Amino acid sequence: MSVEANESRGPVRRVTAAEVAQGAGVSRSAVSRAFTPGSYLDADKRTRILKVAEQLGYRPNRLAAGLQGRGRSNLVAVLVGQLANHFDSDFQAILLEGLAAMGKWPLVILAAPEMIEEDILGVLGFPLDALILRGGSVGAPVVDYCSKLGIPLVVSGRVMDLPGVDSVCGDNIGGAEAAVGALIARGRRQIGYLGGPADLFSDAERRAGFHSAIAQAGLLPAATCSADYSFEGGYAAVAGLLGQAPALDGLFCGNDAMAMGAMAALREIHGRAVPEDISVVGFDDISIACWPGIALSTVRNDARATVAEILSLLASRLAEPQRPGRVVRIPAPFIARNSH
Amino acid sequence: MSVEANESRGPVRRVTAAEVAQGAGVSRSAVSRAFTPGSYLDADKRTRILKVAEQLGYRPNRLAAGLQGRGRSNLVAVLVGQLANHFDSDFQAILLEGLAAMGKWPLVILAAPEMIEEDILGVLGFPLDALILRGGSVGAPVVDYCSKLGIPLVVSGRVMDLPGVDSVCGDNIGGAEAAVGALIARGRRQIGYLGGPADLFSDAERRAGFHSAIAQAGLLPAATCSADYSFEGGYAAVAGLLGQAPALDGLFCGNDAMAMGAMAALREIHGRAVPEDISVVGFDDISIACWPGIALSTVRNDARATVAEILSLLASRLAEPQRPGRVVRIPAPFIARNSH
DNA sequence: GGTCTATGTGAACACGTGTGCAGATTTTGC
DNA sequence: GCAAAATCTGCACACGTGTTCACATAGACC
Repeated sequence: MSVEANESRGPVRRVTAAEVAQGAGVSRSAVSRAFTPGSYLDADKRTRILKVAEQLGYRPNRLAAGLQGRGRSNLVAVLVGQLANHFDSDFQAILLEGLAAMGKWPLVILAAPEMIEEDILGVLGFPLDALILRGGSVGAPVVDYCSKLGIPLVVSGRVMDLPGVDSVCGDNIGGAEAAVGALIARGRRQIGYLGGPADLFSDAERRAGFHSAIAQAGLLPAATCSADYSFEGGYAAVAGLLGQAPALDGLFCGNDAMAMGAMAALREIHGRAVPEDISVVGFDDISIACWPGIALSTVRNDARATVAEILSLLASRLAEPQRPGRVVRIPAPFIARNSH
Repeated sequence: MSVEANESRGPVRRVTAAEVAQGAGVSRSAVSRAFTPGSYLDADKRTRILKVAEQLGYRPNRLAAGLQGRGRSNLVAVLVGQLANHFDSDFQAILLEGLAAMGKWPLVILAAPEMIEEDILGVLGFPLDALILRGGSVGAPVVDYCSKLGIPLVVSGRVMDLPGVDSVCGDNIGGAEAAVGALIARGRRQIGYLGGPADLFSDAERRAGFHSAIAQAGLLPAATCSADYSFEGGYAAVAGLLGQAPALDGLFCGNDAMAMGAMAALREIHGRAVPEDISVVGFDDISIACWPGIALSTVRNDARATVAEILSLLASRLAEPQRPGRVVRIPAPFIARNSH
């Protein structure tokens, strides 16, 4: 039987509960009960069943079990952006850990730029416990289908103010204001903003926070530009910023990688000492930021707190599907190190 | 009906094919056919069905479909290590992309240190197309169950020479030899090795390559020690290495993060100029290695080539389940930058 | 016009599970 | 010892799909 199955084409057929039942001389129900905590089953019979199951290599088929009654699949789709973004890879690890602790299985979908909507909709064929949106961008059809399919949608890193959609987002504005405040407290007056891609939610809020803090202090922005949130983007952008404001003495960057690139360019190409001649501040507090030699002053985008909120919102949504959507903001404190 | 379902407790019930059939005035078979490419179905009827399906928010349930006949779930479990390891997060992105291109859905399991075997076995309840082992460690029960369940097992980053198991691994020995060769070609004669955790496969092979190249050149190892493959570990290990060999002039590190930590410590604490006083070489060629200001000489652990082999082996295994296990080695060339 | 091929159709089946239910047995409490 | 409660058991059902099969219809060819 087993030998025969292994020689066939297509998926190898798994051992079924019926085969275990035959081997142990019990009913198939008894096999099911042996794998269902809290079921009534004679202890000796249970031992016999588990032994045969292990010999035959039987495990209940989660697909079949998930189909039945009011069970949950426990599958959670997570749409992530480019993991080359260091904040996102740190974030994902914490999220995966949290989901595992909840007994959820994460289906991770990488939102590549060329990915079309139909590819994303494809995952909705699984009866997901939730869709967590961390990266990429989704349009109305995905939101609509989630609603119709009863799949909870939790958004991270931006706010999607729609009925039944939950969002968790760092306080970008407050964090940016704190960062610029620290530059001003250092006596910096020619302060620039090196931003991320202009179409991103995070950039819009961090840029707004920059402008608000500058205005609050009665200053004008010395220089602004956009790059792609990468080290290389930050490195290359410094020339343009210095062209706009040769006397630039403070730079707030929309994320840490760009801040590191900018620091490198300032030191290596433009002969500026950081922080003596010019202060540089980043955003996110990625794991590299605290490395000696980098010691970047930055704003903490608290991945742990964000994940905790996501999971809390998810649990709450599963318990109460009709609950109104919530928006949770995570404080984004300034972290002082040596770059400013 | 839909309103009623949305008010119930537990999972919200999805729209079924039967409901679409009723709404479109056709049989349930017709609905199934509308979603099965190549099936015979009248075009007008098909249009009507797809319209009703979209209105009701119907998508075929992948769990139910996967249960049926010889279909595949297309689920692939990927066991990953700590993503704080930058090579691993780069690698994962490439792997996810490749799996998506194959039409596979990745179930990503983070192999946390405290994870017990039963947690890993849990994922085998899904009728997986494959289990890809990238991180963590698994014992005999997982390998045994994969075999019995007919789940293909592909290992990456180490060699698991077992029947039916495929492995893809960089040429750690050859890469280490090339790195040490480059140090020797630079005239370095007091050469040390800063290794990773001693129980890891990668460390054992890189260490062996170090010793073999040193012996080949008629030298003795000047200093060796082990750290935890992190920047901080490398940073802290330098004192011990210099204690063993105060005249150390070349250092081969088991991975890039440790090499970066070592460089920082050499420059900041020990007053050594890199590469003028001492050459430092890493392993893996993570994305940060080429950043200006770091410019690390290293050995390329080719994630793209590795993923390509993994996917190729997987496709081959699915086509031919009884094929003998294969071991594929990926060349690991030396990448010369400015640290040596 | 008759035969063969292609297209179309719905009923019934199978996939592998957990559960409800009726009946049987054992245990507990008075 | 009796009644009630707890435990145990297998049968049959439902879950939501894709496929097979027998039958029906339309089109092409001689």
